[in-house]
Amino acid sequence: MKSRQEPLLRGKLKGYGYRITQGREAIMNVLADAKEHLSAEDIYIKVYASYPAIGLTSVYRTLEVLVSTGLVYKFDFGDGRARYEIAEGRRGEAHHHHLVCTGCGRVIDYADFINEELALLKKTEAGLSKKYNFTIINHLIQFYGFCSKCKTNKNAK
Amino acid sequence: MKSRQEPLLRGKLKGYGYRITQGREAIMNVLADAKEHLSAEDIYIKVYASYPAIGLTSVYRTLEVLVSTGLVYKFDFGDGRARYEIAEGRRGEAHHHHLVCTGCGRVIDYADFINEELALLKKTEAGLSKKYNFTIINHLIQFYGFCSKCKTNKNAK
DNA sequence: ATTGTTAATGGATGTCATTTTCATTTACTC
DNA sequence: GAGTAAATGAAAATGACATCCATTAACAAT
Ligand SMILES: [Mn+2]
Ligand SMILES: [Mn+2]
Ligand SMILES: [Zn+2]
Ligand SMILES: [Zn+2]
Repeated sequence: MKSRQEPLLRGKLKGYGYRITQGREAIMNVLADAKEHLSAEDIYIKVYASYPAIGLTSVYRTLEVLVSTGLVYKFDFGDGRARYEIAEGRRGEAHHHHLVCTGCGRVIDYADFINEELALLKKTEAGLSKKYNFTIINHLIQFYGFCSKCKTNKNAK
Repeated sequence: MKSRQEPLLRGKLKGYGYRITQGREAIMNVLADAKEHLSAEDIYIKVYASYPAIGLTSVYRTLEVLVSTGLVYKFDFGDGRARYEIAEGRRGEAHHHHLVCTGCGRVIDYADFINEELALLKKTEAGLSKKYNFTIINHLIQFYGFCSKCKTNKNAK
């Protein structure tokens, strides 16, 4: 299965002067199809299945390129390794933020209240840009706490 | 100079069943007086000056305790090491969020719009708690972009 | 299609923040 | 003051990620 936004990614990368390599295409496809928040090694393993010439080093380098061009987001959910997620979601999924369980590490995507959040962020960005002469490129919102499972285990203990 | 919130910290730690040790006190004092966002090694160096028996391992362990009890916040600003900040600010400083420059790594504290942000966060938290059965303990908001210096350098280039 | 240029690559190796291990010490209880 | 379990420091291990460098592949110009 070929992912639909591949041409978008290719076009954007070319626009930045980057070459389209087999490894980069494979990585982009894995990210486009991913349902979870993948680590560099996760991506390496998935790409390796269909393109065993891939090297972990190139995965890191490609991810850096994709993040720097804004095609991919990089997150720290506190488990000691970076996690990656395609920016323009598969099948036009909406922008979302995250709930992070500090008990088990589970990460929940949410898009509830996202419009209010984005409206406030926009307003805040405008104010902060002016006051601090700071150009805002993007934002990060995460909530930390305990998921249903960990909440229960806690009470049980 | 002894910091004012020291007794608060001591009381809270004891409440969690932790012992008050010389190292922990020294670390708490450094954090209480800090004006920047310190790394574990930064803290180690500062503590070492007045308490050379301290070990870096204990700094890490104490920070873990302080973070888990909510006395200290742990941040990832993207420079490859964790940064720490006392939760109840020196001299009752207000809760704040961060602007992170991806050019030079500078981190700016801001409290502008914080009330609107916190109001929305509270509302969002209520909705998310119910929908996902998730107990929210705290939140993270950061803006990424270019500070005034890096903006200029970029144009110059 | 062939060639030339240079970005991109993979594997080996290095780095460095953080964790683990373990014998010793210290904070707190009685 | 003695008992005990938590806390500690130093050394060693871990692991994510970066760097190095000789080789390869993408792409543009023939
Ligand atoms: Mn997500
Ligand atoms: Mn701060
Ligand atoms: Zn959980
Ligand atoms: Zn900057």
